[in-house]
Amino acid sequence: MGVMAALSDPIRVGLVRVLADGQERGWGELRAPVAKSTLSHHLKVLRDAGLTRTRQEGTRCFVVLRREELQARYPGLLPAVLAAAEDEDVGHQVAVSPSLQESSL
Amino acid sequence: MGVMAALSDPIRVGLVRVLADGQERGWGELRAPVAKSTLSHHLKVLRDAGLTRTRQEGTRCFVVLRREELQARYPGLLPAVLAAAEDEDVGHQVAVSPSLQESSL
DNA sequence: TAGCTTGTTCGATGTTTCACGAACATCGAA
DNA sequence: TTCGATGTTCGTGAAACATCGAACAAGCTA
Repeated sequence: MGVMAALSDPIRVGLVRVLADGQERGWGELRAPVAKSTLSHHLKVLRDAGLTRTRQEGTRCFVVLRREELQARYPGLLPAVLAAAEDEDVGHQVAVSPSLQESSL
Repeated sequence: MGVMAALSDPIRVGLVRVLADGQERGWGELRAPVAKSTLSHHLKVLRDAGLTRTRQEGTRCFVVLRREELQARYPGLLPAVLAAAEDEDVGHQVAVSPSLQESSL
């Protein structure tokens, strides 16, 4: 699946939106109105499209948006997509909320 | 269908690529490896997504990319999409070739 | 009017994608 | 080693999408 196709799903745009600040996030922080298997699927699509990178640490995973690589390869794409998402009110169903483990680090 | 979804199909990206110079093109100039009903469908999707404008003149139609509106609403999106298309080698199946009527204008 | 051209609409079909729950794999902790 | 937490994979069903050919509508032209 190409970059554009990856960015054409509301949940995935929401994930990108949440990751847009460049902060690494834990799986557990991601709040999306889908089953965990579905979330796993979407994160795999984003990964395969080269939009994110995943780091494993023990049993837990962390995602980060590959901002620099994206800016290098598709200059301006990310801001444009985020602006379009705002404009079309897409992606607001996804949020971050600190998991218990995270907050005690 | 949103802007991103509209841009996630290879044929449609090809059409945008071909229209990218801002030149108005006739239906008949558009060469894509699909049936005319399918081409009509894709052009409708682009139109509905606000990417193109269609003008009718007698029985014939002309399309043009809405470059300024796009730049205003989603700054940088179009160049980024075109760059991504180049990079992923998407959209090259669509071309323009002058129709007989066009060439005699 | 009859016929040709151009593009749209319709109905059917096959593919892809999204979504879920269940089963599985892996790692750390008890 | 047993348990609990965390993601992934699998099987399945539903919805969306791409595609085609045929039928249709509208407008020139003979």
